[in-house]
Amino acid sequence: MSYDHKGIDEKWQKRWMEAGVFNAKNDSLKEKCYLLVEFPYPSGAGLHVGHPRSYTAIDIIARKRRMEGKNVLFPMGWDAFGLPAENYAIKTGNHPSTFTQTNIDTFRRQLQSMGFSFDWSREVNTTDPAYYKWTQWMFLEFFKAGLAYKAEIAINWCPKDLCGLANEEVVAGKCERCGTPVEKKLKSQWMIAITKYADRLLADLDTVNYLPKIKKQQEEWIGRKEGMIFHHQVKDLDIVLDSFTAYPIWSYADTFLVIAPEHPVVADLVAGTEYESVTNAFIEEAKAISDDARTEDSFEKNGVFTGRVAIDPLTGREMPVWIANFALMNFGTGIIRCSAHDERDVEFALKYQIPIVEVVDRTNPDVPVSAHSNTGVLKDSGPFTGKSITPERIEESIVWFAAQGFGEKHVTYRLRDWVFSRQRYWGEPIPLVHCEKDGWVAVPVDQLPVVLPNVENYQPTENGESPLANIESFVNTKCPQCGGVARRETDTMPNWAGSSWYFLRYADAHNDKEFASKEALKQWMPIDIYNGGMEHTTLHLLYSRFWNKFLFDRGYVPTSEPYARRHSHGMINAEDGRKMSKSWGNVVNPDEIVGQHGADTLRVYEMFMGPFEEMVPWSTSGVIGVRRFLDKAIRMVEKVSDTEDVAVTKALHQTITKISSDIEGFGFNTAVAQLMIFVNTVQEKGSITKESLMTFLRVLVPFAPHVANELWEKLGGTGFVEEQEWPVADVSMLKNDSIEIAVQVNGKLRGTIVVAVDEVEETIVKMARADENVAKYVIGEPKKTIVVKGKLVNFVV
RNA sequence: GCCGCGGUGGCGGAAUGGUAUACGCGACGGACUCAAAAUCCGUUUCUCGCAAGGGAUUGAGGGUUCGAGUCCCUCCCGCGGCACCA
Repeated sequence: MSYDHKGIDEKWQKRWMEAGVFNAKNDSLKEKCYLLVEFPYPSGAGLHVGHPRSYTAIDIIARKRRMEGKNVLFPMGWDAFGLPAENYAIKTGNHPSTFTQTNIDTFRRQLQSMGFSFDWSREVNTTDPAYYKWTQWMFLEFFKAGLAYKAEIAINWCPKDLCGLANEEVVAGKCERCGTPVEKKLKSQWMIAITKYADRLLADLDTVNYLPKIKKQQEEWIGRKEGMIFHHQVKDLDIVLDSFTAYPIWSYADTFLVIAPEHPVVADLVAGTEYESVTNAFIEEAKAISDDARTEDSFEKNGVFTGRVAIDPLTGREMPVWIANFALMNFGTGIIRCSAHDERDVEFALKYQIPIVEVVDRTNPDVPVSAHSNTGVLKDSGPFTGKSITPERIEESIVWFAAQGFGEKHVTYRLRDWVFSRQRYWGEPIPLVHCEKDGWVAVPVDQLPVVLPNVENYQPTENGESPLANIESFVNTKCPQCGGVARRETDTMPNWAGSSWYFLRYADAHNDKEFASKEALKQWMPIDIYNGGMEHTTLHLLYSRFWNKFLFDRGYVPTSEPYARRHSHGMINAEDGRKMSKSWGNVVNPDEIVGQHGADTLRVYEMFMGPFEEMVPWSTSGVIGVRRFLDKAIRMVEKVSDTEDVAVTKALHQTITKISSDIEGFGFNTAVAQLMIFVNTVQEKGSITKESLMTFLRVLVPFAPHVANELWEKLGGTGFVEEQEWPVADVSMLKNDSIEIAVQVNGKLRGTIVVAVDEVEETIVKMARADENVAKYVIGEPKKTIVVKGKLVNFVV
């Protein structure tokens, strides 16, 4: 017999909504708990089965917390700016906002059909002018603080479509639409100086509870590296070249300098010399190489001599200055001191017959010692000759070199400043105006939001400007400062803008005076648990931490870190093990599962399918198993009786214990297994008391809220199960009178005995030896007897 | 190349150094049924054995331990991150 999932789902969803049971209270005296899942991009394809995985998990925690007496904020919204809506607009001529609104309605309906306990009264939408007004306001804060600046940055450019491309539109170096190889085109863009926060973003990771792999990825992405800058006077020219090295103690081996082709100093080095034309040709060639090609194994290191030498401050050596394609402009200073102790440098030196010097003797006669090992004893190294390389000595060398005026300690980062301009329509307009007299001027706050105007044509313009550049009525404006002729910025913000602060808006979603009141923020921040995909670890997570830190510095938010704890879920793949994709035809639609089996089946199945953090394949037959479990659970109502087997009572308290701890440890799959064990026990024993069953419903409700409430009502419960207290296990019920003990001989299981729980060791050993099968193996006195209380006896013979 | 995580039945997966394979799927046998579905009961790591019981088994090989899926070493495979990064 199968329960009417459709009727039950709708009934309880309607009642929850009407009662507003999941709405957070800003004026509650209860302890707050702010739980957050990443808000989705409302794509045209509708919800993916991956979405409910993390939503269910955090929903389970939210429901448990409410039952534990917390004032829980668990909100939902839409990260709705983005390329697909714009492309749809280009294709159909419809406005992206109508498409987006349709998608949002679909997503909302889908999420509501799964019974998540979101507080829908705080729904946010990044494309709503009432929302992006504040995104623009925050950008102006960055601008006013001097953290937003203009820089010439290369964009992806399709020479056939005459259009700038987002990174995701570049597939294997080619334009996604027409297959033309993508070029780089320099464009003046707004940048935000996230690198100014690099050290704090790194250091403050120690103050938050993130999964270790998340912390590690952020650390690697920030890529802090300590080292030293050396100054090199170029011979015959009034130019000083600054090189960066992370291995300063090895510097006595350095014999030549290498400069990145894009480095502006190159032109000055070769100007008017016989090397100029060769150098320029080399630079042109190097620029044409895509980043993809650079990282291929077959990439050949080559370079040209500039005809210049620079003086090594350490040794006074004349170091030939080369330009080489392996030097990167955006790491360190763009200039490298090269030596025999770097595999890549040696390869280059041998190719161009540049002399090399070693300062640490080889252990392998064929290969110089690598500087990366940072071990060995130095020779020919000035004051460090004869000394071994240790972390202390490295530090000492930096101090000494600096004291001599050779250079200074320097820290470099992998992290780059944030390119904040997009030449796109469907994003927040950057609220700046360019005045011929005053330069870039902020749009006054009382004129925000700068609303996206309606356009006819969503294509980027032929010179790579945003579609907004074609709208004269938008572009032409007056300078807010001098009233003179001015033009609006036509670039829009990246997707990451609106999502960098949405969690703050939830605290006070309808405020039209501020992005959120200080009191509301103080009440809710920081977020207790934030769950999201690993793919957002380096961009969204880092951007939003930075954004929050900036607002914190400006006094607008109460905590330096927005997320006290960050957790992550694994992806759901298709049954065939591949990624779900339209082109593979292996996509599972969550609506179908809800339609066929009900919301609770989808929820419980997604929790049961495997460890929450790991990638798992979808299994249609696994779904059926969960549905069978829920049918069995509902049928327990027929087994209600005045008495129950003690095994049922015990199982109940074990279940309470296990579910409570599993939810806290994100062990949702084993929690579901325990729910199943309980239901199986009741089935086996044939009866359960009403009281026990109603207690069980309180631990079932986070997982299967519709089924739990339906049963609750059938048993005469009032209100919602969610309004009950979270049960506490009776520890005395967890104890058994007797226990089974394993008996091993030489570590091999030979039998089991059942003994009283408080039986003395001597008797247990005696009983173990008396076991018929054990006796066969234990002849005479055992050499040693190991007794593990309550577990086993092991005889060593 | 460096770093991190993982490899357990036919499948998804459980196991604070202490009875490996919980829970689910699938499969097989049975009950109910005119029949099927649903449901219920039973079996199900492999292997030898009528049975009692034995042997093997957590990617491969070593080690520590009374005892290792779990700890250590070497290697193989998969996933993820970083990477001509000075």
